[in-house]
Amino acid sequence: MQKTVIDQRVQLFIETCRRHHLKITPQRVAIYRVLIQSKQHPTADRVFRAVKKEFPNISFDTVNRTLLTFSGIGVVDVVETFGGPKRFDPDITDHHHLHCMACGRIIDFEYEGYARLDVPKAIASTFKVISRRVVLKGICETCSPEQ
Amino acid sequence: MQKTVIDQRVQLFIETCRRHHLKITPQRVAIYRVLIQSKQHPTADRVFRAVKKEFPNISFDTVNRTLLTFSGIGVVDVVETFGGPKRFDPDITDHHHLHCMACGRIIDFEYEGYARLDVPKAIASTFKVISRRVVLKGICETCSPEQ
DNA sequence: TGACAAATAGGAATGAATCCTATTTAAGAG
DNA sequence: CTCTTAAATAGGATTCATTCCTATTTGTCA
Repeated sequence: MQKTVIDQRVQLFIETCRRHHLKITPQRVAIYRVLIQSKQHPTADRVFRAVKKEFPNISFDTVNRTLLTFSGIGVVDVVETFGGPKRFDPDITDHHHLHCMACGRIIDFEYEGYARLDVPKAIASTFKVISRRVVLKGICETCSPEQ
Repeated sequence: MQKTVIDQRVQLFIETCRRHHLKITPQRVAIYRVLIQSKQHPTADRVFRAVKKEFPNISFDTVNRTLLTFSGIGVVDVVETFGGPKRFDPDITDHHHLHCMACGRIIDFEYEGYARLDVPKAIASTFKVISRRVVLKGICETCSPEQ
């Protein structure tokens, strides 16, 4: 990711924090920077270990609590998993997920065909939909037997 | 659920176990019976507590291991969650899920409009798709503010 | 009916997430 | 710029979910 692009996103992030009356701490900024540069839907522990390089005595609790705070104000997403630790996604635009059942990798994709997954009327009237996503389970290329 | 329907499903389940060379133990049958009669995508602990009524000294490990064994042979599904304990689904036919972010309830639904979610070509060629599902996040009727 | 591999019970160990509390710090008021 | 205060942090303790370990039991097949 371009350095300027990162700085732009950080700037927007800071504004979002202000709007929600959250203090802009160096830890929060560092955690956010790590997040937007990670491609693998990291766990709290992965983010923790990455941020630790810059803040050697940051605590796991701070990282975890911060990630949950971020998801509360909508700057990151907790993604669907099939057990195991929570995983976070800094891409909050509409997209879909492939889950490799062998290696656990989650692969983002976008697809015109799913562009407007209409919600059945019977549901729309009783359930307030916040987000919609297609989740595909399968085996990724690197885990395929013939590989 | 009709008693005869349950017995039919148990019978099919037993056949599936045999096909996979799994022993038919009373514990496994009891766990399966609890599962197919539960509507709430139970956790291992919920299944454990229900089965305990019939088998007072079954161990949690047996229930949990058995549920994972069942998912391995495809008689139950581990469903997508957003953190927290694994949840199991005895309905292995194609369907979709609503997740209430307030109470954690997972609601099944079927919808003609999603009947054949085609997989983008670019993905179908590199990723072996096992299952596809639409996952809606939102707030259910009982948790809605005006309720 | 007997032999054996598979499965179980129960407790110990690990891993993830949350809680607790003393200390530090960002940010608004003056 | 300084003071005040509520919010945030570090670090350890605790809780909850899951898996591991091992002696014992039990389906299954010959």
